Amino acid sequence: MENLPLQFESIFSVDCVIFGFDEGELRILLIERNEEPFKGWFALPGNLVDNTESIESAAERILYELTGLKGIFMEQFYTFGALGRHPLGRVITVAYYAMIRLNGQKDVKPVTDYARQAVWMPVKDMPELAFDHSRIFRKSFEKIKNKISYQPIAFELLPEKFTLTQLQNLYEVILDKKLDKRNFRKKMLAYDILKELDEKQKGVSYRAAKLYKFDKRKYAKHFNKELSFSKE
Amino acid sequence: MENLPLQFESIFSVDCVIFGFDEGELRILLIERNEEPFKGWFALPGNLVDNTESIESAAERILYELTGLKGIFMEQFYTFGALGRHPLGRVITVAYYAMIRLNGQKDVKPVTDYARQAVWMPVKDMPELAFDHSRIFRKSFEKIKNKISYQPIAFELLPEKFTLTQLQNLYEVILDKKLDKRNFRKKMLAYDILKELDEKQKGVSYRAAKLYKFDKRKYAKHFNKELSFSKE
DNA sequence: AATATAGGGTGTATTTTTTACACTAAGCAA
DNA sequence: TTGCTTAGTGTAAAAAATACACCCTATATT
Repeated sequence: MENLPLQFESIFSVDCVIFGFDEGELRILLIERNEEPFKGWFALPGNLVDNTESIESAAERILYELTGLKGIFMEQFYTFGALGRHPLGRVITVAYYAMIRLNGQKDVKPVTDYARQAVWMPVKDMPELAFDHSRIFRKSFEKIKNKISYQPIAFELLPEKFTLTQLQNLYEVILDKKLDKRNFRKKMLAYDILKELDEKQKGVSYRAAKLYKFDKRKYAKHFNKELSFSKE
Repeated sequence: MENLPLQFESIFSVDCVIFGFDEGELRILLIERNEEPFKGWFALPGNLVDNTESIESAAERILYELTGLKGIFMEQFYTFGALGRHPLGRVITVAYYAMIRLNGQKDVKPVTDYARQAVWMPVKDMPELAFDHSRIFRKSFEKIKNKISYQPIAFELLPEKFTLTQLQNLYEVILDKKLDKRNFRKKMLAYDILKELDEKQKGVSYRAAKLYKFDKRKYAKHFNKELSFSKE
């Protein structure tokens, strides 16, 4: 790439929107920045991409460095490159999202000191974020909201074994509306991507619900693709 | 952006997939490259983005330079950044698509000599393209195929006044399957986004069909958005 | 004038999908 | 035993999607 006029050299980065679901709340993974600009602000995990790595692997690396999470498959959803989006100049960012299983608590902590801490922030308590990250988050949220209504992708967020009521709660939180119990169950079961287990919920002080598992094989059959997630 | 280690400086570009529809054929706009690498090959109109312009305006500028087309609204659909995709090194490309009206003929010709010519290539005759552009094209095509099945966006491709049969042909070409005439008409009219005109087709040697117009106001009402297209 | 040709235009019955809606059952706790 | 809380279930109605075939009309041809 010798001889290229300077004005064609740009900086680019990835940002990751990682969704989790815990205690009935949808959360996303934020870091608290430890560097200027926006030192002390919350931001999406993101950083510059090295030009010797693919964008996907950069996304994985950066997510790991900032939060300790490894091996998460992320899906690209949009690229942001407005001129004013970064105070230091033109930075283009490729944004990814993922949904991950967050049994009880998945602890997250930065392995570099670029971030002071990483937190699972409830979506409903989201503060204003650094750079244009609030906007990136909103766009990712629209995306999953839209996607979930025609493709059952939300299992990634639940524990491996879950009840239909838990699943419905998750849908209700994402779509931000009440759903009819009977219709919801009918439809989910009709997708034929759940495996009913011989096991019940434990530790509840009322009638225990049946547990289900998401069945990847059936999913692939019906939706004609792998779940997690096709590489570029 | 001073002091930044060199490995974070990247080159990036935009590529445009422009769909047209003419003589019953779906076409896309290609250029014949006049520079190495891939000199003499067909490619999507695309070029490097200057770091003083937004991605959208770069896309507009580049499309104009290579094809003479101006003021086309394009929608971003994916960003490609695999390591091996450009022989000279890492280039990240943000890909856009648009559908445009191609009455009879819209002539296209490069205004720079970076391209030797621009052509409307029938999709069914597509040659292997430069770089990974064949792949980019395939991805764009999946995208519009998918989108058209839940949102009537194809009007952009037709002349201002069109018959329902023309519209149906277009759908059949994009979806690559036959549709039932009565059901198609019923459904299109039920969308309530067409305005029936007091006018008929001319110059045909059989019973002339009624002409329709796409009605942006009604579209916006039903789909709750503008047609052409939201800015980043 | 008569006829041929080619696409224009229309309705109905059937199936499938979506929606609306309310009670009994089971398990635990007091 | 009773009370509480969530689990689990079916049906009727409406809406949407599908399958399917014939007559109409404008022009061209003889």
